[in-house]
Amino acid sequence: MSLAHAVLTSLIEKPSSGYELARRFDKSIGYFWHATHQQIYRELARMEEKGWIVSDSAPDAGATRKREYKVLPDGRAELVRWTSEPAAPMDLRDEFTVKIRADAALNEVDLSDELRARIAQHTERLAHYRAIEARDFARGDEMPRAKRLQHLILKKGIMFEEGSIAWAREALGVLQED
Amino acid sequence: MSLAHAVLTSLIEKPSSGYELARRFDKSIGYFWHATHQQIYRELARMEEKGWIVSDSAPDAGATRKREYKVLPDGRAELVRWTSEPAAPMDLRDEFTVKIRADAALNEVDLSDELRARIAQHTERLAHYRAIEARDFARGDEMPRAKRLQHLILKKGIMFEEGSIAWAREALGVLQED
DNA sequence: CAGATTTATGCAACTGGTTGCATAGTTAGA
DNA sequence: TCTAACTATGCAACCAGTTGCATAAATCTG
Repeated sequence: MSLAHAVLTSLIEKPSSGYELARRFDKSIGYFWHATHQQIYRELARMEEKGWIVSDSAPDAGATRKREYKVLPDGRAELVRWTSEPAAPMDLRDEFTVKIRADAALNEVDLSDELRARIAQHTERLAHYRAIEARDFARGDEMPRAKRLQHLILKKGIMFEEGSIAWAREALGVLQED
Repeated sequence: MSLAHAVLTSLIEKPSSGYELARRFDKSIGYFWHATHQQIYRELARMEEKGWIVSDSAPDAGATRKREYKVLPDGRAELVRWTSEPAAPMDLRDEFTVKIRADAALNEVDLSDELRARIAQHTERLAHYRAIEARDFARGDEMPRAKRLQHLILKKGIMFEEGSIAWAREALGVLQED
């Protein structure tokens, strides 16, 4: 499992409340590791119990229950440990691929509309990534290490979307050969 | 959920026992939708209860408990229904990407060994896919629809591995800029 | 032919992920 | 000023996926 470690990473970058974390997961990290607010609150409670993080009423809490979590040395040590240990190979669980195979076995459905919808989806996400790239990583190579690594992550997303679009176009062609 | 539908697809292709299904999931379909034997037996029991499939002592059971499952009309109808309904966008849950981000935040681990290991892994899997392609999809375009769709699935795997290798090489370069 | 491996099925317990709902204060707009 | 939307946290129940174990026949191997 690694939701805990994704949350730790996010908290090291910036101490936050559960709600803020959930929103950040919907944006940046969430493209590569999705999580609902429920999962995040549960994980925060567990990590606090283990002594990896502490919480306190947030500085801007006012009369609300807002809490701010920050990483303790034990949490940082755990993140170093986890990062240094080999990761499981990424499994690509793809429902649509199962559908193509079902289509091959059934021969009575038409997936071309869905393929077109997916091309549109991937194109939109690709444009979004490219916009972030243009805004945050415009300059040549004069970037600190942390920023270069973040750029790498973005490039992974870009390559994935480009690959998905290329494949979907080819698939559309094959479906229309009839 | 779609494990049930992946199993249905596999059973339409060929009526089988749970064990045979589990082995097939370890090979072909399993690259895109992994499942343990436990999940498969449980899913078979559920689907039989719903009337999507029936089982009988397998023809080659002998004195063993081996059962053979086959798809009923209701099961086929359900698979058609599911295939025609839009699929959730593929979420790419990648532990390694989380680690790169952790590295950016921590700045005290070295991921280059793991990157090299992953390049080797992807290269091996790519070679495996290419071997299947050379064996089963060698001829030009004279293939029936079902076979063309299966080739498409294989190509998706090939593109994914190629993309992963290209990205990992670039990442290695970035890590070594220090 | 004894012992190891493979084929074959399944129970039980646990962990991770999802969904629906409840609560409560804050802010923006009709 | 009332109300709708947003910020913020959390419980409870459920479903999916994983792990460890148990069982039992068939087949291979020394």
